[in-house]
Amino acid sequence: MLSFRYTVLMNAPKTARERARAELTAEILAAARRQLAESGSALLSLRSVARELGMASSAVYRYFASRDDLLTALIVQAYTEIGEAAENADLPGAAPEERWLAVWRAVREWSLAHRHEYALIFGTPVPGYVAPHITVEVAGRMPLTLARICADAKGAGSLNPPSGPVCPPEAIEPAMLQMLAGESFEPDEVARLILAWNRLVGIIGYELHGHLQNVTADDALFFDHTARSEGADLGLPFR
Amino acid sequence: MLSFRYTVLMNAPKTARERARAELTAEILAAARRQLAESGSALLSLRSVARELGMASSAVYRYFASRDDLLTALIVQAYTEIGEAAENADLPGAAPEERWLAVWRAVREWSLAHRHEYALIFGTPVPGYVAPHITVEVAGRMPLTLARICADAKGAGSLNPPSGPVCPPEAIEPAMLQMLAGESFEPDEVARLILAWNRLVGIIGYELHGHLQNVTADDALFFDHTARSEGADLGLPFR
DNA sequence: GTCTATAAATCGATAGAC
DNA sequence: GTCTATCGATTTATAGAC
Repeated sequence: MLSFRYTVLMNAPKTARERARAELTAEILAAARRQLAESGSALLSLRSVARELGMASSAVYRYFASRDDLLTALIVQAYTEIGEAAENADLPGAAPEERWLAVWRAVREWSLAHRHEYALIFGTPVPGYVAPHITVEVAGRMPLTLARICADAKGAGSLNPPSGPVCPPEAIEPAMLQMLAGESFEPDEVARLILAWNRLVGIIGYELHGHLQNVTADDALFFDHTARSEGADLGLPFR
Repeated sequence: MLSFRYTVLMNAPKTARERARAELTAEILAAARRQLAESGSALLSLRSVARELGMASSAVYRYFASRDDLLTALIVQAYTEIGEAAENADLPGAAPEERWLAVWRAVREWSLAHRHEYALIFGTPVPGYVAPHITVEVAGRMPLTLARICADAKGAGSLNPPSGPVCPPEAIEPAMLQMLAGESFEPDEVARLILAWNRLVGIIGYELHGHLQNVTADDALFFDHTARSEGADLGLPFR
């Protein structure tokens, strides 16, 4: 399913030719990434990337067959980075509330430092671009990090969702329940997880897009409160 | 602060000349709106609007000084429509839970039917475009509709937020507290309101952007649950 | 595999005739 | 107030020499 471009980034190239190709591919991707970070996906073009690297625009087509392919690589990279940011911030062994807050903060900080990358994966879809299926696996790393924290808390008996409306089980995709089956979550707990993911992404989007201006006075403080509040809704022992 | 274009849409034109101008302005705006609804803001251009109307591109500049001005008019229109959708769906006199759910559903339905308009006001900002201050007033209509429901519930003594982390008052902008001062909300209640607005926008964004695919099985059902759950978090008597 | 050159479009904005 | 014409720039993508 993965095309050659991606395998070239993941497996060690053998011949000198392959090594050179891998290096240039990485260089193109890095330049594209710089331009994305600076101006956003709408202003990203193969030509401007070629210009920055001092090569002819046509040469880039040997490495990325189209602008969409370049975008896909950037999307995979963004998902990977936010997933790694979440995983690296986690503190296995610490109290679930600490882990929860640490991961939320890490995701926010990555997003604030990479607003265009955030927009690429969570914002309005790039017009004309359709995401290939490659992205689904890597897109799950960040959410799964949060799910793991809840699973650990549940295993320790410290996950106690507050009372409130219970999500009807038919609303959740069976495949989703299956994916989290190892943690033996109830459907309602999965629904709360989904809402927590959505909250994390959504509150950051609000902040990035200026919808909190003249609304909140201290964005970081409000974010921390949001994280705690959402954690409490899931049943984590925030007080 | 309002420029001529907007006043021309709001006040009744007097001379025949003014009437003709108002009609053509409305026609241009309608064509722009059609193109926005079809292809999104990224592919919206003054030239294509002019093409659709069969006029020279330069003629359009007599009505909208720049592409940004046209975008601003569309943004004001979108905020107005979603605000009206919310207000019209409200059922003053009915139980707060019914009103709450009705308004949430109306906002979702408007958004699903107008995804590019939703993206224009809640999605990734259009690159290079900076929103003028005209938009703040009209942007408040939808949120205020929800606030009003809570205020009425509070007045009737049926607003009882569940226990959980309390938002530190310093996190909220004083101007925001001031704006809702008439309802005598506590800072923590204002924080819950902000999160409810964010949830409504965010869960719709998730649905629109495909982040619920393979996650939820029945989007409408999950949305209703979300509305109830968020209403309960605010203290509305959802069971 | 990189280059030049080019095709075939798009766009915002302006000048100036009428 | 609408038109033609134009400036000056952008883009994706391809053809073909080397």
